[in-house]
Amino acid sequence: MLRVLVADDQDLFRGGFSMILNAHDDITVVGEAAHGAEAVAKAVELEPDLVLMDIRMPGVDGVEATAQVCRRTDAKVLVLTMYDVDEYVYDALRAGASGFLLKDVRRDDLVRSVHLVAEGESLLAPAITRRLIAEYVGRGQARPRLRQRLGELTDREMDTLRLLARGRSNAEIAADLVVTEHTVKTHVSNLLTKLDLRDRAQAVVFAYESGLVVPGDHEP
Amino acid sequence: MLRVLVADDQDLFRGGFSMILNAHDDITVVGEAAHGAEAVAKAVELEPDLVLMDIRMPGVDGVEATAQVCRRTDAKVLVLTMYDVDEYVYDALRAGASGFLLKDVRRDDLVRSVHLVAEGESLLAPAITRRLIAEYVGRGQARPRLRQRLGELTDREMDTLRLLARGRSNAEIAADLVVTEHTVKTHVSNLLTKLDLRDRAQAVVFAYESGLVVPGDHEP
DNA sequence: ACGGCCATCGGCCGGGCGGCGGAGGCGACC
DNA sequence: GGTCGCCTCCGCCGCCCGGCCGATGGCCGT
Repeated sequence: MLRVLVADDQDLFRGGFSMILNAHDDITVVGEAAHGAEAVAKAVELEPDLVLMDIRMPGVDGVEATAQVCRRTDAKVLVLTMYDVDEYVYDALRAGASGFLLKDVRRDDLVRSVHLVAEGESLLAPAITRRLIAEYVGRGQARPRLRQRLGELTDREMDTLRLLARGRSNAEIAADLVVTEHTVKTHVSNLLTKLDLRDRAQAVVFAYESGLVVPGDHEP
Repeated sequence: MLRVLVADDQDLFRGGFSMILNAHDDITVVGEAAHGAEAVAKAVELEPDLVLMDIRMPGVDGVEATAQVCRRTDAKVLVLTMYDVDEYVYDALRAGASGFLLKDVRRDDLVRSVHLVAEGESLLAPAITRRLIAEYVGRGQARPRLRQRLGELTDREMDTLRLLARGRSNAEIAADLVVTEHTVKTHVSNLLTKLDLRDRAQAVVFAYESGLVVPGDHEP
């Protein structure tokens, strides 16, 4: 028997979801919550298999509540939202949500989704999947064109760009490369010209967009 | 009427999918292909709205065929596979596939998926979604600490940082925000202090590392 | 041997950038 | 009503940055 907790600040939705789910023999709605804090508290208390979580709630919002639930219980979290896509989606996924559905989901889809998520699968509304895929493959599209331009740079200019892309000053780069600051300035100037950039800030942007440096490989 | 091309090297599947799809009034299977090369040729010739593509085929495989179809036609590609998850999935997505389903998909799911993909949505089998999310979330580990510091910024400082992170100069930012360049300099100065950064180049680095901006959402 | 590319250095200079002090208006909160 | 934070704007100043002209030596290919 699947034990489910429903968290939504709107009574209408809360009741609707509960009824839909309770109509199935293998699902039991063990509790309801009207805001994030209550959702976390009841999740800890009732230990449901799954929490159906609205993303927009007063006080502690769905994202924070999702993070709390994932950290403090074994429950899966299936997030619901009215609006098709906003940044909360990605925050919720990072917080540990296993699924993301729009509230216009069909009843049988909702039920099937609950089963799937409870079994450990993940699932996203199609519109959200599209975004996620776009972002995922996006990393391999604009790159080649930019990466190609990187080929025009000499070895030393590449070294300079790599350090520049980590926020180092000319003096620091000079120290790292064991050359004069003037030499660094020459390299910087040349690479800016070759890549058709205006200043070092744009060079940093280029470094990230081209994939030369990747968010995360930035050690202190 | 949705025009569909079915590409699968196994006659049994090809016929089965065609029958299932043809059973619906608004779907027509306009052709079948037994291998990648034939799939591409028929896609170009028949101009279907959607190609149902098996990933494993002799000769030109589904990934290469997907890339060709996406480049040479306007057809969407919905990829099918027997095995739950392998690296082909990601290659297919990069090649331009709009969806990815396992062959154990239920009939009504298949039909609904065909409709969704034809309408421009994307969709993945739950098991694949889980992997994709896991990979996506994996990139966001060191982030929370940095993202937290973003909270210290005021709205205006955030606006400034976003523009700054795209390589804009103070004057350009001022024009975008409709304020004086001096005001922009104030915001820049304040956000540098709050985030403990030295110059705008480091601010760009911070913007990428914190996830405020993501490589790829950078339109020309 | 010659020209070309690269890396390294020098000097000069204009301008964008960033820090500092100050100030007025505005809404929120106590 | 007072205080505080935010946004907005002003002036000044030091400095890093980036462009420009030039020079040296080393390594390549023809």
